[in-house]
Amino acid sequence: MKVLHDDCLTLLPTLEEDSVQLVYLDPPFFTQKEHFLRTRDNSTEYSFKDNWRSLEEYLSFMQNVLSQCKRVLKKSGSIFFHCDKAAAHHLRVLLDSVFGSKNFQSEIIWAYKRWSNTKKGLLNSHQTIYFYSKSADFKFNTIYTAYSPTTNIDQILQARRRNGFGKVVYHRDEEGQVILAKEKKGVPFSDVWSIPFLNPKAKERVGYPTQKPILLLERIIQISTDSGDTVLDPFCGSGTTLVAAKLLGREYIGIDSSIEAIRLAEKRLTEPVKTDSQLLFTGETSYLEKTDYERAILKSIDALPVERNSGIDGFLRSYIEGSPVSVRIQKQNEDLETAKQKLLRASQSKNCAVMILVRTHRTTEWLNYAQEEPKIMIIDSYDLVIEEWLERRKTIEVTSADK
Amino acid sequence: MKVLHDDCLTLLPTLEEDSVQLVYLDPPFFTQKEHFLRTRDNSTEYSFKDNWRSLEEYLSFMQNVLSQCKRVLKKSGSIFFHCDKAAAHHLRVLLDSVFGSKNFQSEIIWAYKRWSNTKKGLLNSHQTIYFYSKSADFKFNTIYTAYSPTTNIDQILQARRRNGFGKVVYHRDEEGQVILAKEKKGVPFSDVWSIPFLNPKAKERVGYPTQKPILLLERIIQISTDSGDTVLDPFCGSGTTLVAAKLLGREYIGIDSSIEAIRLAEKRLTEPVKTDSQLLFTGETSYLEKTDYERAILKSIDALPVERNSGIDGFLRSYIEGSPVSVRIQKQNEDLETAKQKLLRASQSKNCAVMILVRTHRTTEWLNYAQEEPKIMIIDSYDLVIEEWLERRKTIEVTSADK
DNA sequence: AGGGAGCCTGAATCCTCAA
DNA sequence: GTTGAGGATTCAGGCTCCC
Repeated sequence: MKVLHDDCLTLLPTLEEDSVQLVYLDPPFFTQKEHFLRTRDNSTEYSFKDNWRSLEEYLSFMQNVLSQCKRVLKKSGSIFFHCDKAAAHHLRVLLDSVFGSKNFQSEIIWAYKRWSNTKKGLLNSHQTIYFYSKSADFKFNTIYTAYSPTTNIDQILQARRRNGFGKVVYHRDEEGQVILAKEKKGVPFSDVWSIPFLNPKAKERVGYPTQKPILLLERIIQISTDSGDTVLDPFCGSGTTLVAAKLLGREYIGIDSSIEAIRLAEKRLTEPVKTDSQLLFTGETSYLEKTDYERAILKSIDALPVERNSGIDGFLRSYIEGSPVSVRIQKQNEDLETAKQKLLRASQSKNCAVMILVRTHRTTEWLNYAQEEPKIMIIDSYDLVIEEWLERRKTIEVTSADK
Repeated sequence: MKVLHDDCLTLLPTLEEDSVQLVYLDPPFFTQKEHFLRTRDNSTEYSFKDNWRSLEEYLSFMQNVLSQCKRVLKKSGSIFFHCDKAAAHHLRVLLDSVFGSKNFQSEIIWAYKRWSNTKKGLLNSHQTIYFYSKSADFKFNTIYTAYSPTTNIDQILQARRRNGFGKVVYHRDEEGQVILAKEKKGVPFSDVWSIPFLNPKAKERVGYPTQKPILLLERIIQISTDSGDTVLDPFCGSGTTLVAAKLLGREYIGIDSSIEAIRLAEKRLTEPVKTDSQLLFTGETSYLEKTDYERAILKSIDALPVERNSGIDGFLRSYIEGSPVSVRIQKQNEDLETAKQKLLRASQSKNCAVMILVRTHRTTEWLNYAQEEPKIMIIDSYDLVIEEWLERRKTIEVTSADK
């Protein structure tokens, strides 16, 4: 339970051999720049340098760190090495050479959505964590997750076997009764982790650059240690790893070369703050407010769906007359006038020159809104057109039959 | 447009320099087997040196391949290298040395869900594709996706600027009116792609275990080439890349050292109709058959897409008057009469009481087919309705301005 | 030409105001 | 007071532009 201030190459050799269950490393990524960030109240600026004379210098430094990490690790211990695209491949070559390629366990992909930028090409939205063990006999706690909603309950509960043709079928006894499968715990964790990026507005943020979400560290600690085990973070920064370790009842050792970081980590440890991600808590689907039907209509007019707005369902991708075009789909149990008013009100502040209202059923057939309100275009949904055509056809048939 | 049979190191030098826009590499399995055998028996019997030597051989072979790929690539061209995770880091080091690390564009993560196994540790559920360009001036078509559901529309639509204190605020004019941002088309694609593995049924039909999902290749081809460009796959296997290229209107060159693979690829290419409908007629994987636009229209009228029928694009899920309803969407460069004839002919044997023809552009406005042919319902596409509404609006404005 | 300052972007939060 | 809809804010990365 200590937070130590010095270069980790100085301090690591002072730690006892075979004493640590988990090493988590979040070193500089070889971005070749200095990272700054201010606290929300603007009082303090934290920074760290990630400038190196060459890749060789960087790798040689990391090699020394890794050798020390291996020394202090218990035989059943593991190392999780956090890196990004800048040097991930070189670092994995290094890890292979220090820990042995046979001790490679996983390439964990931390995938997240984040605000975009103007990069040509694909938006970067993942970082890599290499998971190596010290030996084949490493500690690992399998965590099970819920089955995906598309898995049906029979698949989970019923035993299966191959029938005469080699096809897998549900197992039943002679009387046709279902045979239950062995107890199942869920789906084991995969190596692709979708964890929200620590949002700029999150209270969990302490103003230290490159801060990682506590949730990410909790997961690493849970799969590789038991309570009472020791966790080491040689580049602890603001101390996220230590906070996670403390919350989970693990011992911890943190090292950082910046005294500001150490002070911040110590402060966080006395009063740890973990905010629950609203998104993670409620799930992304809770933000989705449209039916499949509405989405299909939006897609077929190449409109972008928009959530969190009760008046507007989407926007056309292209502007008309220099301004955006809002789209609303008439809801069930909503008459056209109401739909129109909602669309108008919501679009008011958006400077729309034209609005599109998709009529899905006919409640006020006699009105001709297109004339009345020249900014609103009313389109009949395909369904409505088909329905009315069929009705008209029936009438015609009846009429001709009458003759 | 050729499929060549020989070792790619023999054939690549015969290809013209600066002639190819995209190289997709999915290297052969035999080297992987070697690698897997070593990791599977998990013994330390194999000395590091032995393994290193075979790895070196492999890398030296790949280095030659990559040099040739670079030679045949146009200056604006790109290479997508699909890696086996066991050697991904070594291959990226190689790619760095051949193409230059400054031409590294993305590490694409292909993430998928998979049935769990009993492996200790995390479930592998991703593969890596490295994306390098030949120069800084590479071709790239950005694909835009929907905004996150947590995003509110103000930040998309409103322009922002810095106020006196350097803080970013929404831009407003003197009267406090919102100032619009430039037109936005959505969020650019990220480097983490969730694409399901091939549907097991489809897999069964082709019998090619290493086959990649067609959607994956389609996406790669779309972001890095335009129609008419040439795609090269030096390890083409069953030819999925070539089929995708052909159906997207790209030229293609495929190479494989296995004569069985070449024969299969050639067969798929000469009769893509049959083979691919077999491959793809298993529900959601029908990505190549229809344009997104057509699929969206079919979905919004709740119609099931039909693959590879030159007259019919889909059927309504529900029958009308006891018989199926065929749907056709008027193609670009096709006049309504032609569309109608094709639909009629294709529907003849299907006993349709009603047919739906979606008009997407107006070539023969004066005709009223609904009267003439009571079995065919003609629906104007949303796009067409919008377009004509805007034109009418313009006319009205001009007229009122005249007054 | 090269380096640094500043701009643009949107995810997910916080905050405000109205009902 | 309570709720919640929707407006406002922050951050980092890659770009462009300017000196």
